[in-house]
Amino acid sequence: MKIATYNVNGVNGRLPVLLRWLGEAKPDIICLQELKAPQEKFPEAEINKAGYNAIWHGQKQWNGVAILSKTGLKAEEVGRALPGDAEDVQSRYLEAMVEGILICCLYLPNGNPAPGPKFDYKLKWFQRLTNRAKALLEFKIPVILLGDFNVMPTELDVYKPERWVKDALFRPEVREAFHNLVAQGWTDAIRKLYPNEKIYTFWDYFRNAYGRDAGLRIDHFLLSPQLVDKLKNAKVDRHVRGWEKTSDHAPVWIEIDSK
DNA sequence: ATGGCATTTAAAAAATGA
Repeated sequence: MKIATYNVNGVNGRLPVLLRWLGEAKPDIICLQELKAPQEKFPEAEINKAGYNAIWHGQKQWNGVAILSKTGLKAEEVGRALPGDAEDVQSRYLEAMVEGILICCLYLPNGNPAPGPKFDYKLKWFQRLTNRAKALLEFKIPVILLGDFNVMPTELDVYKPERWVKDALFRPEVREAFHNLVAQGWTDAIRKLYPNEKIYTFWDYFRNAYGRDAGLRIDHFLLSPQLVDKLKNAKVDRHVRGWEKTSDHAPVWIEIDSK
């Protein structure tokens, strides 16, 4: 079972890139973030034609998340709101049970500028995610928290750590929040397989960041204990970042032994 | 240090991203 996450940065603007990558990578399950499309503008017909069913939670102009699964797989939505704040209207979280695995697709707030209200919102959102994650672990079922966490967990995950220490993606509070979440009993799948390698999932559009490999690792897979021994492979499809009209993120995937 | 680019909505320019 190949499971991917991809911040597309506009699902309609990137549709050719998304379809091309789906055809090439053929993942079974894909979490998308930053649809930048209202609910009714999601390109469901094209996605279906490519061989996938979709559950999505759109929002006008910003945010938006989706879970795609290959036609024929059993997929059921579990929820589309992160508990803990009834006032929160941003579409950043979606849960679906797919073939016995609880897939939690998330788009954690960016948080810049920090400090400020956006950074406060990020930390609050992170705490709500942490609360939800704790409840999910108690079910003792296979769960994956995956998506754009907007956090570089360690210095190994940033091309120039000293440049980023005051940024909302790398401030100590945010790294600590990520660490606290993982410490509940989650496994960072990429780091489990590649503990010491420089691996990035995002490159800025500016200053030829991709060409210089000035990247960040901010898209993550956190596995519940039931899945850790089934993790077989993981990879960033970084060549996709070099395509025309591409997202600033690259797709990332893992393989889970489904038996 | 700053600004660099790309998306959206909506019809020019602003907000957002990381």
